[in-house]
Amino acid sequence: MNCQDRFGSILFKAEKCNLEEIDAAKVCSTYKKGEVVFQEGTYPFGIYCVNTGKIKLSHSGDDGREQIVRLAKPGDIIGYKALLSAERYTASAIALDDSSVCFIPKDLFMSILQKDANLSFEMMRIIASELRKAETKITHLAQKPVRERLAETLLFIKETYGVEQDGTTLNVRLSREEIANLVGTATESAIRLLSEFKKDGLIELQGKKIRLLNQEEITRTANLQD
Amino acid sequence: MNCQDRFGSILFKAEKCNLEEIDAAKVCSTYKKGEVVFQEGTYPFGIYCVNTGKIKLSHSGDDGREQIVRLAKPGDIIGYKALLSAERYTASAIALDDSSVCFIPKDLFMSILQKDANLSFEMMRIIASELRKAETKITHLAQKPVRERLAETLLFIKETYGVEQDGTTLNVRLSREEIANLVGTATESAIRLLSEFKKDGLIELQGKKIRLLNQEEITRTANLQD
DNA sequence: CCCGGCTCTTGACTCTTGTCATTTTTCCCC
DNA sequence: GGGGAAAAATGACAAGAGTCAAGAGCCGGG
Repeated sequence: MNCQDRFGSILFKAEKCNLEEIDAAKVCSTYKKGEVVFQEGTYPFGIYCVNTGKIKLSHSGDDGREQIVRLAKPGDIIGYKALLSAERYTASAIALDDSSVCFIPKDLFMSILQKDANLSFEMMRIIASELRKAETKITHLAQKPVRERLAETLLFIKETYGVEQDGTTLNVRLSREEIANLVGTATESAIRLLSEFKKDGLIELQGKKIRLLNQEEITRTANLQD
Repeated sequence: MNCQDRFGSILFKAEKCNLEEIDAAKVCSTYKKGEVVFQEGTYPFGIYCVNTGKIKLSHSGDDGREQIVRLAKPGDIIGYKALLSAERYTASAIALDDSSVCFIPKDLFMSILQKDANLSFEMMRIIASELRKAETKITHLAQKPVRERLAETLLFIKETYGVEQDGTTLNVRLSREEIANLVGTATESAIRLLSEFKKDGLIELQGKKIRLLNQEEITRTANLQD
């Protein structure tokens, strides 16, 4: 699966001529696990599209603690908010795995967006759906206890990155700190609750591997109803 | 200032012909304080644009507590997320004051959006900026204590609805519960902290009137740095 | 004008969650 | 393979924040 294949599930919505333009101008690079694709506080020069691998997007809070606001997977576009608002990045993008990411220069992307109603329309839908999710997250952060949010986060990770062949092991390695930063809690709290989940037979832990043993019960613990 | 004047600061970006079409199809209605413009869980038939007045958008959480995710003012568009994703509303819109709101039918709006790159582009920018704010809110909810969030919320309300002629009284009447739902905390906590702020000379309280006496200090309390 | 039902306020208490400190484990890199 | 640093786990403690309960104040409707 090469760069072109994967590039921009969304961007395929672009008109024919634009697609070729994009193809010509894009640059694909690879990032090793832990490498920074773009850094909070800097100005954007274009947008990125995840080709292969996994990217986390995180805000760093005042005290240096980070909050992961999004997990990106192949086909996802990242870095569009800063570009669209012509401001600095408010989040950093960091590879969770070795990843391949394509870059499209700002000018090209913006000019196409302004011409191509189809593409703008699709982008709009995507962003609207992100906003929807963000608002739900706000509500849950404000109202749900950490335990429920952790369970929800485990399900979210599964939704996003899927599982390995065994059908239960989450297909991504996250540190406890990263999990905590997804949930929005202290690392120790995340660790403690993971241990509880394990004790209760909901999950199995082997290092950074997490197996969801009893998804029913995890769902119940997450207490979702919207 | 009539409906037409105010209608859709954004929609003015629409092409000329579309503007007339919109003008012809739109319907303006008034809502008394407390009345519902649209209800979480129902399907959208179009979008709304706030003409005059103030509208709150709130998710209701599992336990019935509500989380206010947005405050809309004249010129703002509401109800677009559900429309764009063709799903039910995830939030309810309720008038905080007597308000006038215009409605544009779904089909018209969607067809214009798909044809008019300019409009899609503008919508996209707006939604992207909302998303930006939402993500910052997520980080703050996860990392900041209630005291700081309350201070931040007071400043946010001022930003959104401004102040009265005296230059210090917030130009909106919110119940303590609504303030709490904006901050993401219990009503009692919000009340207690407001009392503290008052004791510390940051604000003055007279019923639902809130005067920001010492904005410097409120900003410091909010502890903003992004 | 007064009653009844709100919202607001305050106090007391509980408990979830965060912080700090320490130990144990893991995992690189030499 | 071993040493060392980072990550994970666990315990003890503190404190922020939520809940419950009771009283005060305010407001609209009869």
